[in-house]
Amino acid sequence: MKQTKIENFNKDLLNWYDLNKKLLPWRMTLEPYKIWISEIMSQQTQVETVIPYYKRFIDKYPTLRDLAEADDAELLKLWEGLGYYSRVRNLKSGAQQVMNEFGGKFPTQINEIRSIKGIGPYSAASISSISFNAPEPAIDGNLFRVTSRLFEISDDISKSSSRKIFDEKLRVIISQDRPGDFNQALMDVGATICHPKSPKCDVCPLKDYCQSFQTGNQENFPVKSKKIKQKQLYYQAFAIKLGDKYLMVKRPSAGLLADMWTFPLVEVEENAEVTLPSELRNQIVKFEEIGEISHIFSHLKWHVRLIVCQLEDVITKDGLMIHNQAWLSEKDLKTRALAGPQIKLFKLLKNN
DNA sequence: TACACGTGGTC
DNA sequence: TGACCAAGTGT
Repeated sequence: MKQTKIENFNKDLLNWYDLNKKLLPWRMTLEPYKIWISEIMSQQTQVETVIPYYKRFIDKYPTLRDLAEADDAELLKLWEGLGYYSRVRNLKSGAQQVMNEFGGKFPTQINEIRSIKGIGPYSAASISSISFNAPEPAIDGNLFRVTSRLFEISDDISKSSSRKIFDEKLRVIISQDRPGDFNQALMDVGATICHPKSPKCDVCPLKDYCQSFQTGNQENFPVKSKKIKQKQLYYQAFAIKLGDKYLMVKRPSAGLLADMWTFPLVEVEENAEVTLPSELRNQIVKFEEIGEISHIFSHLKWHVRLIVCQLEDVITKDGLMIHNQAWLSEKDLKTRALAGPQIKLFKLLKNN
């Protein structure tokens, strides 16, 4: 684009943004700490979902120091239901990193910001542009889509090598005066107008600049190859109650649903006979299968059959203690993060 | 580079 | 119902 066209592009884009921007709680501030939290929460997550989590998070941890000193279990509980739980783990370790390496002051240079755990190229650029006015394109899914349509870029956005192509194109046109608003404006255009399917080109502020609109090829962009099928996994879950407490298991501290609580789970073949956990086999006098839930992850699908067990009358809790297990009442569970499938299992149990 | 990593919404 | 998508990053 010629220089005058670039100026007009920014004028049209930013005028549109000033009139149509989404009012979001993190758009009331430029504090890097708060922008950081909002960016991490927003990764692969719809804005409407994020809003209540963001408010609770800032209420509970108003400063970076509060986050650096946060209790792990409380943090995870606050994140419960948002998904991608390593994000909150990285957030805390990132906060500690800022305390240690940057004297508690959020770094201002993009390469320093990029070095913080959990901050990748997108988030680093977004924070730099919003909080520090750096002309860095923050390329998320929206910008990939909008930019690919603007310039008819056919590089596969699933490949990490394609980012450079988009970055170079955007670097030329990004507003030098309002780079943060430029990024957010393109995101809003992507989210509200330039949809993946049936984009609303008639009301788009960028239609005069959009190559794919002129050729009618909007829906052919972006080019995206990746699609993986979910693997099917089968489990049996055991509801074992003693008084008002359930036997619960804390998952390992790495991997899927790390540190979250579930009923004891046994992975089985599809349609397998009920297989009581070996540690409990002697104490269980009766069991009954009451139903099944399924839960879809990005890369897996769990099929979980729920089996309600009766213990021997004389059993003591101590007799059943195993590593990383605990007897927890409903009240105890209010302070523990529950895995997604576990929420469904409780509902199934209650409805039975 | 390819895959692990959650959840909820849409068509 | 299933496939795809939503403000991606770590390994």
